[in-house]
Amino acid sequence: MNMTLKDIAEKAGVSMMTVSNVINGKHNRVSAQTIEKVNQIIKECDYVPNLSARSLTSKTSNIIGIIISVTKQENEESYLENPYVSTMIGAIERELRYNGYYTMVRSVTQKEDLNLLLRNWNVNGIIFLYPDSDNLFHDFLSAAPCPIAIFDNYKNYDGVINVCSDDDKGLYLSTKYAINHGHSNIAFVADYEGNPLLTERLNGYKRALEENNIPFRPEYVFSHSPNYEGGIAAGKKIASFSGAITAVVTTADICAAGIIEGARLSGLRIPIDLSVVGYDNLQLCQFTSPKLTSVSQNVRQKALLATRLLLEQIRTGEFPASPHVVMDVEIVERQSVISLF
Amino acid sequence: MNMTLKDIAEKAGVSMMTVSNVINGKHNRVSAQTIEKVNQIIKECDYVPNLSARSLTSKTSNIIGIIISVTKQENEESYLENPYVSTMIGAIERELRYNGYYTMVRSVTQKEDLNLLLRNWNVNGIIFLYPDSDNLFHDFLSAAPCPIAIFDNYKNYDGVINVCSDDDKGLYLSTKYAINHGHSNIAFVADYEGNPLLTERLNGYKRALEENNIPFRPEYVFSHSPNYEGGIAAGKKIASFSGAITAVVTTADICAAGIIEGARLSGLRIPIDLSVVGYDNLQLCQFTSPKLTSVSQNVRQKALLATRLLLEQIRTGEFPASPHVVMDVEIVERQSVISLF
DNA sequence: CTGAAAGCGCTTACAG
DNA sequence: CTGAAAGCGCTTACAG
Repeated sequence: MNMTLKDIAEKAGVSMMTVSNVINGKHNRVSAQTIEKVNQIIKECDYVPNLSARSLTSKTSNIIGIIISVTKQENEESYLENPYVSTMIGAIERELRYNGYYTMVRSVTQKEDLNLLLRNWNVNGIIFLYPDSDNLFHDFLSAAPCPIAIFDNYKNYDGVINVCSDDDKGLYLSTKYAINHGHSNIAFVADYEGNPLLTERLNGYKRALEENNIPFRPEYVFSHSPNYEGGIAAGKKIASFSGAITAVVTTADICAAGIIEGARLSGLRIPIDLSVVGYDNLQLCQFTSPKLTSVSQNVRQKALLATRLLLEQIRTGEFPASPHVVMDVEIVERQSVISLF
Repeated sequence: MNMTLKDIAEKAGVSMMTVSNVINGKHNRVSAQTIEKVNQIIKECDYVPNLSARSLTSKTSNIIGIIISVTKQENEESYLENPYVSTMIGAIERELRYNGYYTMVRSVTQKEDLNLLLRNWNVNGIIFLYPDSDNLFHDFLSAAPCPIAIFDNYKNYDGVINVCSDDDKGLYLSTKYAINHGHSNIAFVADYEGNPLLTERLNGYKRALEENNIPFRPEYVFSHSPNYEGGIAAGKKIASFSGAITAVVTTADICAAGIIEGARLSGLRIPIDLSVVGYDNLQLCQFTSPKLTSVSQNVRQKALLATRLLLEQIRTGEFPASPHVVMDVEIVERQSVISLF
């Protein structure tokens, strides 16, 4: 059977209090000699504290919840077969573990579930994996019943840590990259309406055009979902412009892969007839042919930063001074853009 | 402040015991009338049980640990940027949640960590995400201190649930597929030595050859790691056989993608000069050109089955009658194999 | 069907 | 620097 504090205290000939103080590093309350003795017995007995008991009495659990919000309409499956998710979870778990926290992962379909989890386990903080969560969890985020971190949110709720990417710059960079390679008839693909993040990216696209005195043409904006199917549809439409469009910028690598496919099905050669730029710099950029030039938003760094801000808030009890961070992005050059010069 | 059992009991004018029985569904011990009254008060007060307290007294937590073993030599990062991981975690978490369990994710580098987690939280069961874990956790698995599920393990530890794929059949299918398209000079790529899983796949390859009276040639086995870099190296070597080899079967899609790259760099046209078959049927199969024909092992189904067996063991307290399951595999046809007829 | 008592393994708050 | 007491919010085991 597992040993308890009491057992250790008896073996060491001290009170439970003293053992507790040793374990919790309150070394100013215990003599060096006692510390050593107690620690030795702990090691000998392979004592492990019962965290449920600790949690019960201290009203804190050192558990952080990673919340994956799943609206029921969505295809839960494709939602998760996603390197973004595992990279995020991996980076967050690692940082939490280094800091003595535990990671509870939970998908949530209703806001009630969230409160329940929170109070069930005295969860110390919550990290939302998907920006979409804010529609479902608007109330929750507005109230912020515990430290919360979220990504890519454009509402900047008070009291909620928010780590974003510079989405405007992302599309600015990819559009500029195409322009610098001699393109001026550049399409943009994404159903940005009602989506602040995609709208921000559209703005970056427009900004790059404007800066280079290229008129913005609404007919070059293709409002398809930034996924594979949307990309295929967009690729076909772009091909139907019979050469007028020479480059296309996107908001997702998978969408870019779809565009390549759709354009090819319509007889275009990539990149000779059409240059394509992705977004996210996923591993798949290496597997397409031509290899996909893409915008990289350092996912691991985003996860790390959000986690650190959250832990800081938990430790200090104070909301971070800079809770809204915008991470830089960069373009990763491969072979999907051809120079027209 | 959160309500407690005691508060609810007072409001309802009953004892804590009765409230507890209502909550835990021991309805044979409470009158229907009392149940209704108590349930209503619980709802009114938005009462949520404190699971730390429950865990402390019942010596069980309803927490299941998903263990991602990370040996220090490995590149922890690439290890996780993997759709396999997120698909597994997603499927497992969902099933656990449906059954009232909580999912704790933890990466582990030393076996001590495991025991600690187990005892710290009274974890009910453990699911190992990676088969590699068995080297690191041999002792742990041999002793099985709690219900454990693992994947693709060839040792079949007593008392450990083990869900595998039919690896022999996987390579048998892909090799046969190539044979049926007129190929007889077929290479196999994987550093199978010392790896039971890959050896099993090699056996499937041999079996298909034998069955079709094609001699097995050791020089057609290329012992490279089944990753992108290994694939590139193998692709180059295969190309150096100047046309003698017309097809290659692999044990990973990423490796197949590398082979395509390496062979192309050496001047081969895919699939005209070299047909390629992948393994895992990842999403990337759609993104390569030609699209990759691959062997599919239903990952989600594997995760689900393992989880269900584990929960069964936890509930009944008895080790499942069929703890070692071998899942079927199938070939998914795309465009990376050309017919020689 | 209902409940009073004891206890799970810790920490908090206090006294010395 | 050390410890005795009380209590966290539940469930177990028992009595009625």
